[in-house]
Amino acid sequence: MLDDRKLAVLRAIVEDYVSTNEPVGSKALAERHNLKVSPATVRNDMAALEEEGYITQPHTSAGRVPTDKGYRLFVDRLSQVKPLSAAERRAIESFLAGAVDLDDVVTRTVRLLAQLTRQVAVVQYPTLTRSTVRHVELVPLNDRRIMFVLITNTGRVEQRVVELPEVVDEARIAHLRAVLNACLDGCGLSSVPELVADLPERLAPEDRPAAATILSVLLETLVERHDEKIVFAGAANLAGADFATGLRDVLEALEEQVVLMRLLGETSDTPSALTVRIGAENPYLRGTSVVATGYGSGDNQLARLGVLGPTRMDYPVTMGAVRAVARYVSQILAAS
Amino acid sequence: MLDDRKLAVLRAIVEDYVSTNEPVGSKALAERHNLKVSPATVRNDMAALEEEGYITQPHTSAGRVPTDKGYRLFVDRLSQVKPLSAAERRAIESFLAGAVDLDDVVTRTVRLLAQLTRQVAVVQYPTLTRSTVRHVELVPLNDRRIMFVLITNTGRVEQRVVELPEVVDEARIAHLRAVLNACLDGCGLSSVPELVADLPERLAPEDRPAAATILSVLLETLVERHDEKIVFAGAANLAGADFATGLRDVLEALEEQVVLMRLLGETSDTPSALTVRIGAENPYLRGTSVVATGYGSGDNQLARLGVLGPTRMDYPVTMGAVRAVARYVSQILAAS
DNA sequence: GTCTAGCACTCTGTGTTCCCGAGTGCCAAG
DNA sequence: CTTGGCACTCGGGAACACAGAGTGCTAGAC
Repeated sequence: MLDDRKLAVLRAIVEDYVSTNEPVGSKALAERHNLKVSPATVRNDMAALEEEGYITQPHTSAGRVPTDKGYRLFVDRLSQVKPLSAAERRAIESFLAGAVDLDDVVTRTVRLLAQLTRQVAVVQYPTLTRSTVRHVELVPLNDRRIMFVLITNTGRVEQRVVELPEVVDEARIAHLRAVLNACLDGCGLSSVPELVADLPERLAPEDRPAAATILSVLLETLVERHDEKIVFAGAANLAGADFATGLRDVLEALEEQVVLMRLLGETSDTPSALTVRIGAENPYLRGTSVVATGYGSGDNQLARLGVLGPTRMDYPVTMGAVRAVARYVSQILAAS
Repeated sequence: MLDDRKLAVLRAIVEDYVSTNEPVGSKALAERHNLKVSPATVRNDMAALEEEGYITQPHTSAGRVPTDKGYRLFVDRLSQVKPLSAAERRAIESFLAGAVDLDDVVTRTVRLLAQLTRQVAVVQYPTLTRSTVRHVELVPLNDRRIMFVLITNTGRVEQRVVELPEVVDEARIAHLRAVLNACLDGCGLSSVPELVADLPERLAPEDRPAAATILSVLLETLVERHDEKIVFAGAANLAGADFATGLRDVLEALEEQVVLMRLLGETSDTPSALTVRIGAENPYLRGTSVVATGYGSGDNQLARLGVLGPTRMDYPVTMGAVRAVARYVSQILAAS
């Protein structure tokens, strides 16, 4: 049905349309890419491609434009991920290496990705549940309140102010801290609920009310903060592009954590793979494309990052940038 | 020069233009606001106002539009800050009261403000230097690295991974922690540099290299993080409005901490006052207006917050919302 | 059978013209 | 000082024509 030349024509159409943002006609196509055939032949192929739904024309007697289905075929079979230049790789490396803490890593990553791709970059904070407890700290604020701080091996710090049910002196807090750390140090966060289940029984009865409150806050922290935090950068890159769904919707989606989460969300069962969702394949924002991947070292996938842009984007370049940034940030996080 | 009726005309022009977004003509003006004079009279007044530079016409034979100078006069002399409704106040209160930590307070505040004003809201994190040290924590990661955590009375937590110049055992770290806390607990951050200046001398010689490294990181944290962190929300509200300077520039400014800082920056010497900067009065973004104020309890101003929008905004309502939110967030922070 | 050249056809986008109406400035009278 | 009257000015929309790009189709060439 689709011979090699027709595929070449589709590839050429996608490439031209992405770079010019104008419907591409048979004549220009036959000239610019040396297809060795005449415009008339190209027209026949185009008619076939349109028949199959890979391209469409905005109106009669205009050039052709790829459909979502056309981009899909292009991404799956007609393009190769384009690696970054050596200079770009060096720039990424040195920029990320300068980060001082987890917040900084994430901020730098998202900005870097936005700049490299000239799209909107989105980065999810490393997931709590897959990391392990490094330390639990209880800091007395006054005699009824303490600050509860949880530090994970990924460098993430979670904090909560806890209102205690009764006055608790410093010694008891120190004791609680010691017990908690002894119990939790090095444990995976996902196993925390089981570990703390029988903890109260191992404490003196007078410690139990306070311990119960603290533990409930701890569990709450794990559940609520699960993987909610997502940041984006590069919104200015939206200004030029025109979206099927309207700029406003895109900006709104970017500020809705839940929507962003779903957009980044993994599809395949191999989280480290590069996923590309094109147009209507996305939930919510049907007029945009999302290129995303998991990051984190090997077996231990921490979270996801990617970029969001118009369906008319340079997929090979974007995919290369996303993949490269994910690798580097994984390295950085593994090292710290 | 400008009698009462001319001022009333200016006020009416601003109000009409803000609500309709169309140049306002003499006839409509005379009708809608009961000025008790004829359109011809209004025209004379308008000519005078234009002469003085308070209004202008986009082209001959169109209605009038306020200039920056006109908005300025309106804000200074012709309008009153519009208080929020009781329902709105209750909503603010309950929404902010649900916050669990400082991050959450800031996030909720900025979203709330964006929603209330239907503009872009900007909130600066509470300044470190004006708060006091609540606790310093050193968490061993391995024998050459520790995580340094600084907790302030405003609930802010700063963290850094510190690479030590030599292997340091837990006991020594515990000792350092105790000394640091004894020295710093309750001190204002601005006085920290002096306080730690002679600290090394009070330590055993073998502790000094590690202590020096940690202290340098502490000082660095104070300096670098000074008041850099700023967040915004409500970018979607930009989609409708049209900016003199172009949407792209505004979005770019929002992602530049430095620019944002300058835009929020205080002008008067009373930081708690509501400041309004209109159009060209702003640095960088000459086509926008910024309504901002400091927040924090009374004498202890922590940082600034505000909104950014087109010069054509409803100043009385916006100012009311900014002021109210600043008050409530100050309360919340003072209580915690 | 596949490719090519030629040709008639169909659109969009652009430029032109025209006209209506909102709004103005000015002037003379109340 | 205010008001009604009046001529004037432009912007913006409607109607129209037109050039140009691109297409589909058909008949002939390889």
